[in-house]
Amino acid sequence: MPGRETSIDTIQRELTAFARRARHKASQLHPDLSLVTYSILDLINERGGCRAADVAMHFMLDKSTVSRQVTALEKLGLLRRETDPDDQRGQILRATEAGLTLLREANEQRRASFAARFTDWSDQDVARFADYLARYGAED
Amino acid sequence: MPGRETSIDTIQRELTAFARRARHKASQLHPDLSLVTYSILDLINERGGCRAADVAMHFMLDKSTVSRQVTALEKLGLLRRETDPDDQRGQILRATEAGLTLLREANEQRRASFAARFTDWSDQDVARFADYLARYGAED
DNA sequence: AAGAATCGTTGTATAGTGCAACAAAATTTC
DNA sequence: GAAATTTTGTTGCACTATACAACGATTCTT
Repeated sequence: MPGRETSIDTIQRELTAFARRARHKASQLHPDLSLVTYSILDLINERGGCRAADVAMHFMLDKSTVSRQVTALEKLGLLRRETDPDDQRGQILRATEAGLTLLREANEQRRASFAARFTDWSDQDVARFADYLARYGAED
Repeated sequence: MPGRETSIDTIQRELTAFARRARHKASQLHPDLSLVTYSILDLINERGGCRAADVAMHFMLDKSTVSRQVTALEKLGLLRRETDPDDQRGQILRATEAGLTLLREANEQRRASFAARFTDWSDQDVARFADYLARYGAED
């Protein structure tokens, strides 16, 4: 077994390499939905509607960035904004039907693309890898 | 053990979440070296010198992008280019002393930041996680 | 009621990226 | 061996993503 330091270096390098490639892959996988817009749409869907401020917080993005992305998504008809009845400053973002459809398609493509990389992995190895990643991500 | 599909979804989600935050974290970790420039410098160091085309291939970047990043790194004095004696079209990129120093510092900060997340992981789990990531990355 | 905080928009600037056109060198083809 | 093709890198151009700052509207705190 390699040393702990070496292993941590490997983890660091591999995760960074993945991050570097992620944008490119996302654009290939669903050209009409960038990594950012996909992630935003996915988040508001998962949350069942949320505010721009929540999105900004979650992705560590400036509110102006989110504002522009949301405007773009709205123009594409993928989400709509409703003024929050409890706080007229804010808006509740919700995916439209078209947004949900696109999101489902994108998720399907992503899943297929990921699955293809694991064809020669055993079920056990896939499960363990997922566990480790989840454990890692949970510490965020 | 969860189903294979579920595990793959987890892997997909966790890796994507990491990618979304990576740029921001990198800029916080070492403000003088972006995720891209850091990655490029790290790669040419690890390879003991390589060509711009290798960098582009490895990170799936356009050669023009790499060309500009390399120019920037050279202006900062972090790497130098040597014409490849065996092929005068190409250049061999090598980190300078200043580049190596900066890289060491950045790596130290990154390692510390990463290591902090593994304090409650056993050596064996860290090693296995590293193995899985390396195996995943190798299929690129 | 006054001041402070929050939410979102817009103006401005910058970095990162891809594509296309190009130049130089090497390789292949005839 | 000359011509065509491929490889390697640069530059011009366009566009996206991003942050920061200033702002207006609203809500919260005293």
